Amino acid sequence: MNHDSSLVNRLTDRLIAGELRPGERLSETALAKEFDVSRNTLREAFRVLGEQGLVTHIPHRGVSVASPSTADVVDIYRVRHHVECSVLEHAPRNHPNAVRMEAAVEAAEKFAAEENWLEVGTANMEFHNAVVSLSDSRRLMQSFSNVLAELRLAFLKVEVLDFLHAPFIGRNKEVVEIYRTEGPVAAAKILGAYLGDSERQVLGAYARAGQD
Amino acid sequence: MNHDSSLVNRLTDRLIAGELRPGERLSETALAKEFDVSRNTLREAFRVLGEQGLVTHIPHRGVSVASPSTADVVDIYRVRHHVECSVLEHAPRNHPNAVRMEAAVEAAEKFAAEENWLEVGTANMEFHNAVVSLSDSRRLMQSFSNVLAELRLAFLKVEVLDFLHAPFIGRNKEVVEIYRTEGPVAAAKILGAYLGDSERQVLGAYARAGQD
DNA sequence: TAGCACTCATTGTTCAACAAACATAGACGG
DNA sequence: CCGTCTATGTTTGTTGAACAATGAGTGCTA
Repeated sequence: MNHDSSLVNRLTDRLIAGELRPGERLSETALAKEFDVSRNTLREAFRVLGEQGLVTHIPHRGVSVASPSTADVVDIYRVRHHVECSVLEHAPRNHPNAVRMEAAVEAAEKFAAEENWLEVGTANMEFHNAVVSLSDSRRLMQSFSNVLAELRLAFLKVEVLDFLHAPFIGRNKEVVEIYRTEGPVAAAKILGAYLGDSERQVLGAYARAGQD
Repeated sequence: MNHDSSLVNRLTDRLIAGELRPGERLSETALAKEFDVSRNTLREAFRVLGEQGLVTHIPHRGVSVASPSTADVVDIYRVRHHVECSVLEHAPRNHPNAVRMEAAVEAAEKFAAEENWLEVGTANMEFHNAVVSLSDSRRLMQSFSNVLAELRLAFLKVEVLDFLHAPFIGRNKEVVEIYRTEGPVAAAKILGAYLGDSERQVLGAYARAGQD
């Protein structure tokens, strides 16, 4: 684990950075050599990533980068609705981590001005992780973070990083503002509608890309 | 993985059956010999179980059966509140899987009559998994199932299987009935109160057992 | 008794090997 | 021409042995 958790992190970074494309086959011997670890150590990391949903493992056929289908996208948005909305709705007013949401919005705006869409995507993920952090639940945050990472693979799959995220920066901002001014319940309502729109947009991109 | 997923299952079975006690150290060589697999294969299984929260891994100190602290119990109940209540509240009326809930209640009643408390616990887990299955979300069900398994370890830790589950069979039944008659929203409310009581009871058991 | 060095056991990791499953290409027959 | 079957090569699944690195326990010393 000394190296192992570091290996998992290195693999995760390359996955969500899009260097390993969704659906791409991950050869054990090739990757082991590339990361300068043994096959056995790499396989341990694969099990972790598989459990997190970032990687798909089929017995005797090896692992490949997860390539979410439309069904997966729908499933992921179901999780988002339940988790994000419930957490936000029941969050106390003035939760300390609200500043995390605001910081994420600012970061997204900054990167958007630079047209650095990959970092905009990262800031967007951070925003929604911040929302879930209002639950003060380590497990909820962990599971949710995995699901969001999987969703990023969905974005990478249909290659629409840029215009897909840009319109939603403002809506993130709106959610925080409503949370501040009108409270959690109103903010949760806004967020629910937001997620619905987001889901439609991703599914639209899938349809255009002709993906399943 | 051919053997591996089977190995994970075998380990999981023994964990939630209480044959491996919470906090118990799991020696690699000993367990490998016991399950007749190599150390490397066992370590792969350990990574999966670690990611599921059933096992705790500390670098250079090996893995041990998860031994949830009171903080963990609180965290787990936070997840339960958010997930179970949100799913039930937004479930459609007459969801097909409602029969799963009813079947779980019947099973629990049957085992309770036999005073088979371990199976009562299993039926109780099945009930709550059934609730979450109303979300039609594979990921939500999977994550939630892991959390419930971890909670079972908490029960095992303080050794109060019997009287802890018995009183709640009736409340499971009540939740289904309200769901049938008054609908999801009313049922979710009942369930929320139920979970609050359940949490208090578990934390009480922890306090009595003098556990952290 | 507190600190310290030493020893021993366990984990972390690698390597080489082999069986088993799979994928591919070419031969064969309809 | 097309589908099926077989042979071959590749990849994964799994093992056992080996060694380094870390941690835990022990007994010594002051």
